[in-house]
Amino acid sequence: MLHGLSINNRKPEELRALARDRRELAISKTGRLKALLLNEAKLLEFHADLRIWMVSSARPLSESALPSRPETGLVPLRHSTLGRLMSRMALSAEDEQALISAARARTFERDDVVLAEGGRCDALHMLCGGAARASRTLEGGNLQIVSVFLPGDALNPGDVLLGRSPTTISALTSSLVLSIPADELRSLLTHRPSIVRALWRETALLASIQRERLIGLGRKAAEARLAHVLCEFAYRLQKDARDGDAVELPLTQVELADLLGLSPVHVNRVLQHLRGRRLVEFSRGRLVIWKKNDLYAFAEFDPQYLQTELADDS
Amino acid sequence: MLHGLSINNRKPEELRALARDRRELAISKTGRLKALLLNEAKLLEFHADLRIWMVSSARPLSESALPSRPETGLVPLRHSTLGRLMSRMALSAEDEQALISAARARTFERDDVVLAEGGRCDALHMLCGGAARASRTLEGGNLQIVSVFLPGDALNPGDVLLGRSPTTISALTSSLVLSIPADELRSLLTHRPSIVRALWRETALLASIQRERLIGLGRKAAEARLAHVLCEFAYRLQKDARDGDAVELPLTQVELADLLGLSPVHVNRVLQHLRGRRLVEFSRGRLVIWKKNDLYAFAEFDPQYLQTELADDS
DNA sequence: CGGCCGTTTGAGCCACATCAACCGGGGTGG
DNA sequence: CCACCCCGGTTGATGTGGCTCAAACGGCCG
Repeated sequence: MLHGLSINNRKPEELRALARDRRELAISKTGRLKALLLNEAKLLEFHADLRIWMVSSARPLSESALPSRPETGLVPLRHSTLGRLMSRMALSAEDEQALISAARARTFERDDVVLAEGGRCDALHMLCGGAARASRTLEGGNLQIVSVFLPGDALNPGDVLLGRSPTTISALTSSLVLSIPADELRSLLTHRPSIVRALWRETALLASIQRERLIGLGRKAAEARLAHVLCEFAYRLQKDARDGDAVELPLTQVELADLLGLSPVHVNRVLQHLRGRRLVEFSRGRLVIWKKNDLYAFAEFDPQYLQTELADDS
Repeated sequence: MLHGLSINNRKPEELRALARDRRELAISKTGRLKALLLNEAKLLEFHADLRIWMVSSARPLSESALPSRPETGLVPLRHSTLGRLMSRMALSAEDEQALISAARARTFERDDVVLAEGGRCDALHMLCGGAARASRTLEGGNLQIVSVFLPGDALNPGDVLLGRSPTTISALTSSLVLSIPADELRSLLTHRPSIVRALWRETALLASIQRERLIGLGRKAAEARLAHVLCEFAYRLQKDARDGDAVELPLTQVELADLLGLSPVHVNRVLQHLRGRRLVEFSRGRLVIWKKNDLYAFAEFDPQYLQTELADDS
């Protein structure tokens, strides 16, 4: 796979060619391998897009910098993952460009460590493709997953400010991460207040998610706890999903257990029970919500806390 | 007590007089009532200080504004609670003054609600005296405490940005809260980048604390979980405490239970067990750590995550 | 075909919950 | 000043959700 093949010194065309190879290879394959190849293809294409974007937008800045983000123009990434990342941060075109230009892209394979526990945290990382987790290993060998990151999430918006990484951040699947080294980040932060705001908001959002999980861990039974995270993931992956829609969630039951503070065995049983009640279904990375409303009610899940833009009712 | 007596339209001298009354009254009293009266006296004096500070520093700004915060000069609050709050935020004298001038002070009695769950969150609140908690009540009637706030903490640095209050914030004891309304805050944030930074850092710090608690809830046994929060509180209240020092921690066993996701009965038993091992002692609001190192090790507590200034080793 | 990883199933056990009663101090009301 | 009462803490008995250990299963890949 991508192992060992360097991405950073290749031209966009090469990357696209590699991606095409992956896609062709995928046709003849089946199951997990196929998914893997397609995922890699996506990452490669994304990387190519990124290169093109960085080069093409390096020059014509002052003239294309409309006050609000333009839907047309040189930016070909509006609907790509990078686009989603950026639109969530709600930055001006200028700020976007400054941010992305300072970034270095890197791919990680499953279980690769992006940032080790206890080390100095000298770069801001953002996840563009794949999935990642932040976890802590206790003395007994127990593992607790603290956060699961999906494309568009910042991995350490708070830690980069405090300067230390309190958890290990590692990839759940092949992932693409944009990293901004500390010194470049520093200058971005001093000159671009809206980037500070955006990172502050990311920090607050991450904290919101952790808070909900905390409440679940403290006071909900296993079933509601599990149901809640499934709601959360479904919503984060696809806000407007209808009953019966499926989303890809690259987690095993063991990882769910480490996330929920349960044993894998129990996760399995609870999952079966939820399936039996025809509320949700989750197996080998495929999540289907059958009765969204019932599930939300059962899990006491209110997507409010995941909203990035504030709705302005009452 | 303070119930019903308006604080906001009194002169500093009056407030000081009231505080003196409280202290005198306290002498003849005993136990809890005494503590209560002393606490109120402190709050009143604090309030008086605040008034004086605001008036006296309203004018001579540009001349007294040294680049870094001056140890001398007009500021009489360096060692008061307000001083600690400010020094933690590490703002310049100008920013400090702008922040405090925009604030309105208010006192709350035990169980008074500062900010209700689900409501719009239209002010930034900072705790100057007393203690407070953020909690969520579930449908079953179960309560989970999400955060405990001590003097100097911001109560909702993240929520004020996201615009909604996801938890109920209420006072644990008579407390004094500085509040900055949203519109004043907005203008502070646009004109004073270091205030944004400070609030971002507060958000990150709060998230750190929640993360540690999350790890405990997920994967630690009741005993280590309890030991950990006791370490946390002792450290937050008095970083440099020696073995055997006592600190005041205004929590009941029931509240500890709601914080740790345990039953009150079990908290009691675990507390006894820890006391039996001569590690910690906690009763009626008085916390004593007997063997700091042993306790830290047992709880896997590393104060790193509470550090506000980054140590620059390695 | 064989091995591996993720899932499934079953049996027994333990940490912690629940229920219920009692204690003890200190503040309040008679 | 005494009696009561309320609240926070303490104790015991009993129940159970979720854990552990152990083994089998099934798809996927080599």
